Amino acid sequence: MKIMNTRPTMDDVAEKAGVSQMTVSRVMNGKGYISEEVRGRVRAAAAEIGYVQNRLARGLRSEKTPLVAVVLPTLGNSVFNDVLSGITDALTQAGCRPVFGVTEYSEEKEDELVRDLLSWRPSGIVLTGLEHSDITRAAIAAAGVRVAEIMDIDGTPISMAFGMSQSAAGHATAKHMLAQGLRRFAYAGSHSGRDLRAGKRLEGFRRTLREAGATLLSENISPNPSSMMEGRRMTAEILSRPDKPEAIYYSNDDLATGGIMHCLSNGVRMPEDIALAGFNGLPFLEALPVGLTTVETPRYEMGKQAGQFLSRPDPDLADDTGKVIDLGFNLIAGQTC
Amino acid sequence: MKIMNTRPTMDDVAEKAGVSQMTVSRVMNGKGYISEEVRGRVRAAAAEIGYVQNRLARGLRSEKTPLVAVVLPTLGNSVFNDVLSGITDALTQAGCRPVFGVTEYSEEKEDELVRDLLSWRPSGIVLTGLEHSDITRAAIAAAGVRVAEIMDIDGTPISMAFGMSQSAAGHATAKHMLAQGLRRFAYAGSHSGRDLRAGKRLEGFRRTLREAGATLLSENISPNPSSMMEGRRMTAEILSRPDKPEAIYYSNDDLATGGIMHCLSNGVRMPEDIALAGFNGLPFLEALPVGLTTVETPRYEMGKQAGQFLSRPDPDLADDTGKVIDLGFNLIAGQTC
DNA sequence: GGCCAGTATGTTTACGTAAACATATAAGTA
DNA sequence: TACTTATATGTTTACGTAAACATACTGGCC
Repeated sequence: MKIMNTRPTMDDVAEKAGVSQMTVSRVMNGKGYISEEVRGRVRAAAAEIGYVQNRLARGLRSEKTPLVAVVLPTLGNSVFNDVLSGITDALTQAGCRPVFGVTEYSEEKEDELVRDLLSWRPSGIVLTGLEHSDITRAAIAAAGVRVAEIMDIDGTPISMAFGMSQSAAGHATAKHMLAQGLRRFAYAGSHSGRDLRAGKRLEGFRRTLREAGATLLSENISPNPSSMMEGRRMTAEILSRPDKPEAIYYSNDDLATGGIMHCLSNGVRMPEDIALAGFNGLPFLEALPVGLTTVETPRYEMGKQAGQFLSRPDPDLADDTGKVIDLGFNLIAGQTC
Repeated sequence: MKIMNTRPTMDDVAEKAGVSQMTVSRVMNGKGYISEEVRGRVRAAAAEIGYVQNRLARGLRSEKTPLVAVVLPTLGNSVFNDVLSGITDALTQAGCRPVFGVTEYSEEKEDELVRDLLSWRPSGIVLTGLEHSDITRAAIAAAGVRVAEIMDIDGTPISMAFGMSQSAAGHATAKHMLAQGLRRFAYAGSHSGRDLRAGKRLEGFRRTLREAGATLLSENISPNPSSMMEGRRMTAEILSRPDKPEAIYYSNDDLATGGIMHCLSNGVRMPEDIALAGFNGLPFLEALPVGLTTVETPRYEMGKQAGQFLSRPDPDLADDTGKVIDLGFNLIAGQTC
């Protein structure tokens, strides 16, 4: 019995099967001509000694890997879980695997992360949003990887973007609220406003209010991460002010749900005393006693299509450059405005 | 100007800096003696030509990688998002990166996935639960990677387990419900019962009922994935039967929340007409008008500790074998029983 | 019979890195 | 002075694989 101090290689399989290493490689990858008899012998030998291919060596030699780098701002938000789920499903179908990291909405961390992920020589990379530093852009250009930018389409993509117009979502929400006769607004966001997409929604919202002559009394940005409790706290604070708004636009459903909690607990009527609107259309909203007015987003689909794009074999890169796929959104009129 | 058809290597940096490739390697990895002057020259040269290390080559040569394989049943459940978040945080701190895949609660997919992930020669692997096929066990043993098993501690871990006792959670829930004077129960689960941990909870629940002489009228297992709508549908069905139970134990909070929705919509009082209990203690429960009785689980912490264990440098493997870290749980008595 | 195309296999080499070993200078020490 | 020690660098090699190229055998066709 041969003692294996290291993991078996193709050479070990080759010796066992009485063929050359290259023949083992051909059997494993299904390339080139192999007789049925040899194929069987090699398969049996590989199974017997428990051969597992070494993807590092494979990637090094063939200069390509079935890896796709995924850069997300956070995992602490179910939005990006849906996105990651879509990406993973698409990649898995194509035999690729995601390697990911989170930036926590920081540009420096994005630069660092992109650089690190590119050291794995992935065949593609998924970025969140369209705003990236020159450092990141240069690194990606030098690496020559395919890029999919998700969530946002308000801007010029490096290669291809799968998302929706964030400013249009802000606009649509404002229009809907204005149509209810609301005139005096407040905005509530979180994370020190580092979420650029939330910023774009706010901008669309703000512009639409201005055009209608309505007032945005205050823009409240918490330094804390988004959560229901934070939304509740912010709502209590906003409603305690002398110039109380008629409506609050939140940067997402979590904060808005916190608003609903505050109102329910304090006998504040929605929308009579205060109108509320959120963003994302998360599934748990269905279970709330009050239907939140919000904008439903195609989260899974963005991830899925981005994943499919990156795992599409040998596509014509030139054709895709600067293209945008608008996956749209859906304003859901609830009971809060 | 030199034309780069391929990505720059250490040799390119070395040429530019007027040193040998090995010196570049030493500067990059901070190993061995390097004069300040040369270090500066190499750094500058690397920055100028945009050198990015090739982790495939590094891993191949050094026979180790900063990768950790992560095997989860699904991403479509915020439980595993929390877990993944904990794992990612711990690994990132230690300079490691997760490569993951999902099994969809299938043993065959787990076997396939583990095999595939091991081909990246990770330094560790995270598995969900303690039940794994002989194929997976053999593959892991042959690979010699460290293993962390998460979520469950009812059994014998391969190396180390970070979780909680699922059957104890089922027992605790049953005990609490029995203490409310409830005697006639139904169980509602999903996913064809493929979730082994839900099975263990049910078993603990069932046993405790039996010991108390109470009745488990029916065990309802939906073939569909868990969701609020599925829970609502199942609840409606269970309550429409002639032998209506006094209480329903759900396999998780999503299903239980669906039960709450059904009750609220149909004027069914909780707990008078029907008592409900869930599992997980997800954050959105706080926003519901009725406080669900549930068991809060240390999801993030399980992932975090598993990640820390796997990224701990050069630990004494022998010491950890078969060890279990019980992170406990917390029964939250709500208004539903 | 000679030649081509298709089939089946082997040999050599290179991918980019780090381990192992070798070399060289300067500074301290017996 | 000779001899160690610390510091600073270079050379050779191997990690496991697949591309490129070479070889050999088969059967069909003119």
